[in-house]
Amino acid sequence: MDETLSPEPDSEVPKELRPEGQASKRRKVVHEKTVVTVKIGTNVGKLKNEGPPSDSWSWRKYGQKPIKGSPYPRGYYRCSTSKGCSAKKQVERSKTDASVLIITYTCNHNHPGPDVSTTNLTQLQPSTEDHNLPALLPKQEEQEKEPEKEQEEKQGKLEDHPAMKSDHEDHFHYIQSPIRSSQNIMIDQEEDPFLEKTHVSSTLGFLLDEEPLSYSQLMSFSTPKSEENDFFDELEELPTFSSFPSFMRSNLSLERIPSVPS
DNA sequence: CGTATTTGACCTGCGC
DNA sequence: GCGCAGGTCAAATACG
Repeated sequence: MDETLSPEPDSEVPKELRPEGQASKRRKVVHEKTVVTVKIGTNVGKLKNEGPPSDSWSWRKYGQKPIKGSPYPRGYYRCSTSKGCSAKKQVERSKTDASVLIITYTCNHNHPGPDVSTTNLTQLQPSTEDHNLPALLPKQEEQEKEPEKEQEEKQGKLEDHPAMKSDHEDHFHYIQSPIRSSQNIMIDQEEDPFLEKTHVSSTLGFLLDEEPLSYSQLMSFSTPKSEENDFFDELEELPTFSSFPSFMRSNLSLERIPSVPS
């Protein structure tokens, strides 16, 4: 993919280390940039999961900025799972399609996922390379690893998910969030717009897997708390939250990824 | 009380 | 060289 990370150790040098630099980042070339396009239902957009739901790591918002060409602001998040982790991500909505979330991941996590059980093993395995190896973007890794499997499982889960309860969770240990299921996630590992296009066209129908997002998280939908929620709140007004399960179901049905049991 | 989020200001990089 | 846009920090505020 890109060897962007070769020359500038910039990411390694947080401004914290810089004496005066307040904002000194290469705006242009970031090392490992992974663009994840998440397609969400318009209603789902209201859910708090649309944006930063794609990882088991905790993200702390450190900024938000309106983007020139886009009516939607972009949120800046930093990994708060680990103190020294320089992983960052930007969450914004597609100007052209409000139902599409564009999540840009920058830098890798230099620590294993917070939740082993929820996180894919792939993530835990690479213990030594995470700090420097760029290709370790969780999402794409897992995706490439077992697309079919995921789809299969997902399918099954999707089918019952709406109705399923903790029972299933028990069985699956880690479940795919219904929301995720209702989204089309496209991962791009480069800043290359062309690549993105290509990838998008492929539209991997499966979700990011490391998202352990379980009911507790889903439940948070109704919780008017997360910034994301807020963030999207202004973006889109979702009238009915109370019917979360219901609408969610509908969403699944409507947006259910075209993950066909190949 | 501690942690996360919000918001404004500041700085850097890029384009013209 | 100037202006614009993007990205990050830091202080204040809100919430758990």
